[in-house]
Amino acid sequence: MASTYAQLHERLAAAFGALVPGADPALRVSDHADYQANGVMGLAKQLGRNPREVATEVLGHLDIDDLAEVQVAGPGFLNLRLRATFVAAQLGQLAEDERLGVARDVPRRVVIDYSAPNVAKEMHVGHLRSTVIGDALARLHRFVGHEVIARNHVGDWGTPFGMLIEHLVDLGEDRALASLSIGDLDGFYREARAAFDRSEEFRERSRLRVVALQGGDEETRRLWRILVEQSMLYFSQVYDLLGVTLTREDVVGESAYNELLGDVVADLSAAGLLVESDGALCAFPAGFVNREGEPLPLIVQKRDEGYGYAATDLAALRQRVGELGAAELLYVVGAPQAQHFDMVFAVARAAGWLDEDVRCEHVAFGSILGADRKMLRTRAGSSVKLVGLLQEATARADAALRERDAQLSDEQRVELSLVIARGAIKWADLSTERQRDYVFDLERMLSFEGDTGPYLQYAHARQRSILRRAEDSWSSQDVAFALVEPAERDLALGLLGLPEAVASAIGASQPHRLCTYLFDLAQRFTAFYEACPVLGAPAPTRDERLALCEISACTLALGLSLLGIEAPERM
RNA sequence: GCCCCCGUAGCUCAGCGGAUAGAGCACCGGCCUCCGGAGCCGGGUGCGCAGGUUCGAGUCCUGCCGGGGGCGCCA
Repeated sequence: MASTYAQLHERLAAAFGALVPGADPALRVSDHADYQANGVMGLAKQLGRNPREVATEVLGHLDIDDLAEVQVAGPGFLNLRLRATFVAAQLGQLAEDERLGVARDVPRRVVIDYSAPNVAKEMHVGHLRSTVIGDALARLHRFVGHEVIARNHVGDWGTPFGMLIEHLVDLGEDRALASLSIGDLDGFYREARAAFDRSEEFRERSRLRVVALQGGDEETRRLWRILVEQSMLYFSQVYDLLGVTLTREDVVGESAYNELLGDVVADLSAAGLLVESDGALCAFPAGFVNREGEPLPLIVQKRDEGYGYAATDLAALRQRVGELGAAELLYVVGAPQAQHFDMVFAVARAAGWLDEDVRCEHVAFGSILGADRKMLRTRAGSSVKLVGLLQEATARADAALRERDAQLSDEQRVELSLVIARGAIKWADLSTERQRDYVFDLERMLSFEGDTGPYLQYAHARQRSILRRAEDSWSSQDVAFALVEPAERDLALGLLGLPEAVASAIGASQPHRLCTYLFDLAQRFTAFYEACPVLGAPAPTRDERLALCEISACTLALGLSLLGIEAPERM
């Protein structure tokens, strides 16, 4: 089905186009009507004519009577009030449509780089936003028909592995495995670090081990794989707990690009982009300067001939476009990396790996702050572990459920509390404009009131509860939507808005736009619920209202699922 | 020093160049014998400051102020 917005836009665009081909009607949801078209004023300016006059002329070309009533207002706004028949028809189609009006896009291959934890380290809040935002974007793109290639750019390479492997050797494989498998990765890392700081001999072994690892020594590789595999098991557990779609197949760590790094250097060198500077091979993309105002390098190959993360990122980008054929590249990485990605993209363009046809975007996000408005840390100053955060949230959700006495078995409650906890954490993360920092406040995000995950989940559960009570006495077939009450109409218009919310979230890589929509919808439902009795209403009205409940519940559930949040039937 | 991001109501945040800038939380007063109180209604001199572009600026541009971050061999 064509969305309400799309149909209105099509008619308006035709009328505007009759005056100036391609003119944008600038159609928006309106406070003064249902929708408004703002394009007249711009057009009048362009034509050097009076806006009201232009509005009249546009109206002359506008064939929209079957959809909406149009009025010119103010300096030249076109206010549209939708016909009841049109709203009813659209709603009828929604009721039959599993996609709730969201059309499939022309399929694109989209590579989304997100999460990126480090081997032999526990996941902490620093990984939360990348994981949650990336997962939401992946779900959104998949839903509209794109081929998403998720890439978990795990930190599985580099100098720390010398010390980690030597520590593994010192512990003995059995003990090391035992230590790693209980998930105490940080403990393992700390011990390795301590040995490194304490012993000159250990440092020397570590250094040699790095050389062996990079040189492809079989035994060293085997030991390295133990670390990697144990970490992978741990990551999978965390993703399960979080309800994130990432799998083992999505992991393409830094080490995977080793064999490609030589080609990267060769390519850049052939393009004349590499300059030796202080012994390192550097690219100097135009427009970047350092403290002293000198050109800022992107170090491709270090003085010691090793490669840094710039080389890996370049190799990954080159491969994603060249071999994977990506039409779109999204990097869900924190805002502090902005300059790094600007430089990588600039070099990739200069090298001819990236052209205008490929959309390439650093989907940057702000930091998570504590109550003191500084980067969230534990009292001891260490990073807050993701698993601990989830446990704390789950415990609070469990306590809230006990208090609400929703007649749940212990088993149901335990399961639900995790669903609520991750919904709360994800919603808090996704519902603000992602570039901003946000303050992490478990109490607020777990509240059943306000702009929270639990509120949305609860709204859905209540809708399902109403529908359950009517189960045997109602069918969603052939419902006539009269929409007599204003609250019914407001809700209906809200329900018709999902396609634009989804499109907007995808277009701007801003999941929060979908959140804003869903919260608004839930509030419209509350107003409707307050004003319009459902189960007690006389027959035709009852069916209509039940249908509104049904579509509302489906919309909330679908919208939440696109954000990676479950919508339980009861809570 | 240069660059990037942020600055909207007491607090947390929406706001796609358009009309009178909205919501949630908190606070005060009223209401609801109803489908699981996700209650409902009323109560507010808020876009950091100063210029500019525009028919129209919270939104775009410039400068300043405040906060955060980045700036050569960690990733």
